[in-house]
Amino acid sequence: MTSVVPLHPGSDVPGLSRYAALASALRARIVAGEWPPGSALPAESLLATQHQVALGTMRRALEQLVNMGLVERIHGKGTFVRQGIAGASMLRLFRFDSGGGEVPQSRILSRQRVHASAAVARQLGVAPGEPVLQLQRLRLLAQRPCLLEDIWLPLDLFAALENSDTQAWGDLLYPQFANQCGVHVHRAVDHIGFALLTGTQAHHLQLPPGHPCVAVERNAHDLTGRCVEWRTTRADAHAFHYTVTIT
Amino acid sequence: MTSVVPLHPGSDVPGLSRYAALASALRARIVAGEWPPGSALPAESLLATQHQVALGTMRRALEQLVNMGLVERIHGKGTFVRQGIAGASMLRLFRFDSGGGEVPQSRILSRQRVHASAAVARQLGVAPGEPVLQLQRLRLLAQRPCLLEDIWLPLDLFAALENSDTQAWGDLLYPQFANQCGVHVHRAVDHIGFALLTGTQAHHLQLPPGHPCVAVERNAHDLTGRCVEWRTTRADAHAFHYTVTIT
DNA sequence: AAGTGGTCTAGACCACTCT
DNA sequence: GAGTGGTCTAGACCACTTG
Repeated sequence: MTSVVPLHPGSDVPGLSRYAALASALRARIVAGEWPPGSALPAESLLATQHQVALGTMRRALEQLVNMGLVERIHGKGTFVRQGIAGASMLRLFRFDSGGGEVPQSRILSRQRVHASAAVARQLGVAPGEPVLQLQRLRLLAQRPCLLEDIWLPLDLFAALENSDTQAWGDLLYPQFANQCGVHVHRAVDHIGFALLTGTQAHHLQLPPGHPCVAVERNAHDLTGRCVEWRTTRADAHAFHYTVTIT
Repeated sequence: MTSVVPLHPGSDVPGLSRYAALASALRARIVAGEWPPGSALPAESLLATQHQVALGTMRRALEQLVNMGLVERIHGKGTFVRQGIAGASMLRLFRFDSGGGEVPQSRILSRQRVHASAAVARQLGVAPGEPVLQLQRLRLLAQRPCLLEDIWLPLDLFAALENSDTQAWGDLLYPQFANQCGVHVHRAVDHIGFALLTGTQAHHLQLPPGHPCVAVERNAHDLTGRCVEWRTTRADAHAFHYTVTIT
């Protein structure tokens, strides 16, 4: 009988290579907030000596963090925890007539504090009945409505938004989240489907009721993986276009 | 004045790192057919000594080929040129009632040799008027039509398909391309959009004329980058669903 | 000039696959 | 056992950024 032997010599995490274990450990420290978004990690050489591994091994771990989208490395400057995603990401799904890469204007139609329905609670990962902030938002290109959004935000994170002046919010929401609430959207999952517009939805988009639309349901997450936003975006189905490459 | 100096010592390709140059050279040999799809490259140690670089440098080059999707490496076995993509890739865009990961049945509705229209010629990258094979194909799940496809193939590659028995083709087209014509589809670009069904399209799909549909235009390419197929697939828009993760 | 990440080396040893 | 790819090391040197 032999005792259990690690996968690799010196590895203290059975079943994981050394660089993978290092990446996991660094990830935990990033998620815990030891290095906040935008800040720099220690130099790779320092991290290597601190963890008593060769430089190449530490580089490999950092490379894995890059692939996870957690950090980005800049030659000559350092290794930085990635900021939240910018926004305007919804427009990549559509081609509007005068949408030459410009950020659409944002108009908040309504904002109210509500109790989370079962569906909203499930999407946000909070208890049903918890207070959430509900927004309805219209986005316009060249003064023409193009996107209609219903947004739910957990109030414990976004209390600062409840009474601030929506006129001053600017056209992108995620920078707003970061500046006013310290919430960085790090990852978003979009479920794209097809539907027909209700009367009120159609009215906001200046389209006929029953008009075909694309409905994008988005769950946005922060670094820790917590869902910080649930959103449904609707737009004219004829404006939809998306390109995927298979390999 | 100093003369132009390579980016890295020993690099014979200015502006490219050594491993990138190696990857490029290997890529050229793969595309040229020196190692056909499915075959193994020489061992990394052999390649390294042949090219007079350190093992780590050659590994880096091979890693880049993996990221390009050109080869796959199997621990203990070797490095293999990737086979063409399998097929059934269209179903990832839809959720049909009884579509539990099964391959839909394929029914060729028509096959004819035609002269490439301007549009078809442009998509396939051939001269207008060149002979092409046009297929119309219906795909069914649990005996119910779900996808209608119009397919154009350049005849110089696919002459073998012109007279073979379509009943014997099987439910996936790409394996057929590989087996009968030696054409390996290595990469496909799908443009997803929205449309309304014409009367005849609707009839094939057993839907009402004017019914909303998703139209997927696909350009499929082989290893050399040549477009070997142009296809438009149509299906009930209500069955469409797609998930994208942004990071 | 000092500090950062990027490239490359030469070699040891481990893990997986097939015979 | 022989051959393959995967991990790790210790070090040299290059390229980029900033002061």
